[in-house]
Amino acid sequence: MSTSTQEAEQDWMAGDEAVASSPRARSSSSRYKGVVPQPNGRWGAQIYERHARVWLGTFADEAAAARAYDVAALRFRGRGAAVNSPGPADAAEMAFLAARPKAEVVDMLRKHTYDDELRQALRSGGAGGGGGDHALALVPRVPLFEKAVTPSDVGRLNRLVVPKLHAEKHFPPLDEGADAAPPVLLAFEDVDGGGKVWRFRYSFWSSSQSYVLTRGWSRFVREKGIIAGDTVAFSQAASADGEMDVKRRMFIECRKRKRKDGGGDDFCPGGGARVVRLFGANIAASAIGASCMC
DNA sequence: CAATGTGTTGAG
DNA sequence: TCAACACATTGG
Repeated sequence: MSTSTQEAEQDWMAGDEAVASSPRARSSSSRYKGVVPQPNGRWGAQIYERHARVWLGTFADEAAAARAYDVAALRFRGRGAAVNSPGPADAAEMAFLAARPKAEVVDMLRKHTYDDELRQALRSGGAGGGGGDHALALVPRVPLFEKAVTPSDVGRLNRLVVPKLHAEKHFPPLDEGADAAPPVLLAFEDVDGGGKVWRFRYSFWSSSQSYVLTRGWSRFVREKGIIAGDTVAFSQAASADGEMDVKRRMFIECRKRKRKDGGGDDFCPGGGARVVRLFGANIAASAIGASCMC
């Protein structure tokens, strides 16, 4: 629907009852929640969060603005949020929303690209028809921690140093004492890679007193083209309603830093950072903080 | 200049 | 929390 997008403002223009002179907009108030009239006859959408207004953009169609508000409300306040267009909660859409940062959702609304992105995600994840359809893009997840990879993380050491605090808080406990302790493996699925599974060995190096992801890491680095300065962000799967439990799947994303040029094998629409996502299992329980905008 | 989005206030 | 309203800021 958002395809045709803007430029439908002829409705109110066509009539001769035109606003004409007065800068005062039309019907002062909108019958929709979160919708506010704009001076030019269009409609703005906004939602409040923590005493602050979050602008959701302007729309030619009052109903479109209302829809934008609804989407934001669902993302910010969850399923039970009061919305303009009530109805049975769409699980898929809720998952789609939960899987994205609020800022991203807001951005999509402001750019009027939300519907397109939702459809695309739904399509790639739901309909496919072959084997294990993952719909990874729809898996709700909450952030755990991230790290900007250092030169050594992507160098010959073939390992990623996991910040101690985060490792101990979010990764399964390691038996440092046991000599012949069985290696701990963490399985991850690559969201961008169509659900490909990666496995990393997770261990503690007493020599450097650091937690590390070893076997499998270098391969990942190579195939993903990760370089120093990129950021790997870990997150954990959670149910759409925020409920969290033990042994939930875990994700990892790699935000690539802007490349100078040269190889040029990947493109960054909008000049931003592309994201490589993975998620895995075998993760011990951990409390997860509330999601945040940033 | 027109459109957008923030400052800000007052009501609920 | 929320919307009304003014107006500063953007953007073409």
